[in-house]
Amino acid sequence: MATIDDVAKAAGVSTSTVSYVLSGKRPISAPTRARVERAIDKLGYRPHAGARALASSRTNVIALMAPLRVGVSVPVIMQFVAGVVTRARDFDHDVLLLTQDDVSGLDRVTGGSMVDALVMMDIEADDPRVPLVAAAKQPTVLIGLPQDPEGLSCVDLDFEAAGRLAVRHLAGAGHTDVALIGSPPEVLQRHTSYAERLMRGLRSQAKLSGVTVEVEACDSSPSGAASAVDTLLATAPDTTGIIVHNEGALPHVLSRLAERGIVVGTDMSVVAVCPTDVALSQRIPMTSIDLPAEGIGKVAVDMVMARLEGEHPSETRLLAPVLTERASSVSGPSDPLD
Amino acid sequence: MATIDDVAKAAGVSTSTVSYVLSGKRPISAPTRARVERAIDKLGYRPHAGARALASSRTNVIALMAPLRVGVSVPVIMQFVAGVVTRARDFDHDVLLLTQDDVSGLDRVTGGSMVDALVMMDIEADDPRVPLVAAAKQPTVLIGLPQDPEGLSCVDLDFEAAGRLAVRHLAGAGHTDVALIGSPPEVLQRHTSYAERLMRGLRSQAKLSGVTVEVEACDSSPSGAASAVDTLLATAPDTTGIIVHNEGALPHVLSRLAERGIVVGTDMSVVAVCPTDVALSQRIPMTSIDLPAEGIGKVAVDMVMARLEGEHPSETRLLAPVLTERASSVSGPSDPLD
DNA sequence: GTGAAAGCGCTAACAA
DNA sequence: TTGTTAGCGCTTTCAC
Repeated sequence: MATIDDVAKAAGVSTSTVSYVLSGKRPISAPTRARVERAIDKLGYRPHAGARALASSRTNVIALMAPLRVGVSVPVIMQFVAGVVTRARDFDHDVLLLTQDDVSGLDRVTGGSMVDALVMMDIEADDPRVPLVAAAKQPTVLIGLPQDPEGLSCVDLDFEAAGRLAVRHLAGAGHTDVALIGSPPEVLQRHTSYAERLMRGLRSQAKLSGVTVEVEACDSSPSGAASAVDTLLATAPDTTGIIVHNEGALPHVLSRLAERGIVVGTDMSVVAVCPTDVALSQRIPMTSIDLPAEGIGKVAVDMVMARLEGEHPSETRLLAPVLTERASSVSGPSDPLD
Repeated sequence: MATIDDVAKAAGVSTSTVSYVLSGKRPISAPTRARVERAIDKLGYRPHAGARALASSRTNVIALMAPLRVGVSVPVIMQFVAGVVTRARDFDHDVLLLTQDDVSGLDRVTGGSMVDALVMMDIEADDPRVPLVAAAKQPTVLIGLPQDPEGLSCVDLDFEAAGRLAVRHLAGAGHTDVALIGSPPEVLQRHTSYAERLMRGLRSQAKLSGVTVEVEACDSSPSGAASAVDTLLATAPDTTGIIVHNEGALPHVLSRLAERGIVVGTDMSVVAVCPTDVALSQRIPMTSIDLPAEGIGKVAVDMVMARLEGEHPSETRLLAPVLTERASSVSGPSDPLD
């Protein structure tokens, strides 16, 4: 491998000039720049990442701590990941992938200066990783919202507002008995931030709108979804509006309703909280509140990069939910979206 | 951040002693080791990854080039990824995630010495990435099988044998007209290695077993699956055995068959090629040839690490397919698995 | 607009 | 069993 000195020699300039041509941190005359660039091409020179990191304290790598966990929808995770990786490249950064079960990895990558910044997904209310990264020297953005962010930046869909919006939509359509078919029990037991926030919004709006709301946890399997539906209709037989916040279970919930002869969009209004592509690939187009997973991933990178550059203070960004009506819900007289 | 010199000073030893305590590359007396370790703990010392990489030409990072592509099943990809990440940690390595659309990334990470080795997924017959990594100094393992591996190691399920096995199973059960519902058109157009190999095995065994085999590409959407089923039954109405090699489409294929009043396991035998958990989460337990995605990911890491350590020559490992009979296929008189 | 040179924090000869 | 020290390849002051 050619080194920067080889390039300097070949171009007849000093090492620092080559370095500055590469970084653009000081003006270089056109002819010099041309000679250096020619030499770089000719030698196929690539700066050594480790050397660069050592000298500059910058790695051009960000860590992404992503869950590979039971109960979360893998395709949705991947949308977040895709957003993060893509946007990171826009900032000339690569992505080091950490998995949830590897909490010691946080120490390793931060303490060892392997990365310039971190993005963490699947945040729990009382997440043990938060104090760890809060103490690190690298800026971190959480996708999700812990009880106490300890000064870290956060970004997520405003699930509380989404819960309210969903109930408002159903109540506006005349439903008085609504229900949530929510995350798997494991997710709830972990006090995963989004699940709890959605429920909070749901309940507060239900009170305001004067509707009842029944909550069912729901495994993502066909049988789990079936039994959630069955239990729900046994416990609260008057339910006419369902909010489904479980991408994996959604198709099975719809199947079970169909099996029971319940026509979605007529007998039962269903609102899904999920990425739009998921909402559209069901047996009938779903009224849904979009979970813009890829977009959130991108915003997370934007935020972390902003903190890396200037002295941006940390902030929390909750994206406003957008509900799109489709075939799965009936629009009532006083629908607030009209 | 404390440096190795700080530790040495605190422990009253030389830098190299600390280094050797860390690496274990030379014997250290118990008391010395204890003093060094105490100092490390007290100072919260973490070796600087960049400095280490510069001095040792080892990064303890491997690159994983994973597809985020249309037509491939995201959950299955993630199983590969999980296998790679998990096993990499066993070798004290982290994983840098590259996406397919980022071919220049190969140059960047290899030329810049950002990684010790690479694992590449979703290999096409004539994959442009292969010559690139073949020229790199880092060892690479391909998950999949290009036309010409150019000296690189490969690992995958033996899809050709899987094709043969599936046909043998169906022919043995007395079926004379079988069909493949395969990958999406995009995957075929890319000449993705696994799709082509499965078809090759299918066709050769069909000839041997004296059965006909119809092939349908199949989009993973509900409507794509429905039309694949419809087209198939229009073109080859005598079909009584179907092999499905498309995780995303599988549930929709089964739904369509059900809609048409065709009872899987009785009127129609269906063999799936997919991970076992996918086979088991269908409406009926599927006879399947397991795609051990996570296992393949692990083997890929084992292979790449072997090449990194000793002077292991490169090799190709094709894992023998295993067919497990479940409810979706009838077992015939001369079934070779009896 | 350009160059010289002092580190960045480690590893691994080489020496003792 | 331990210490000394020369780099690894870059960035960035300082000097011109």
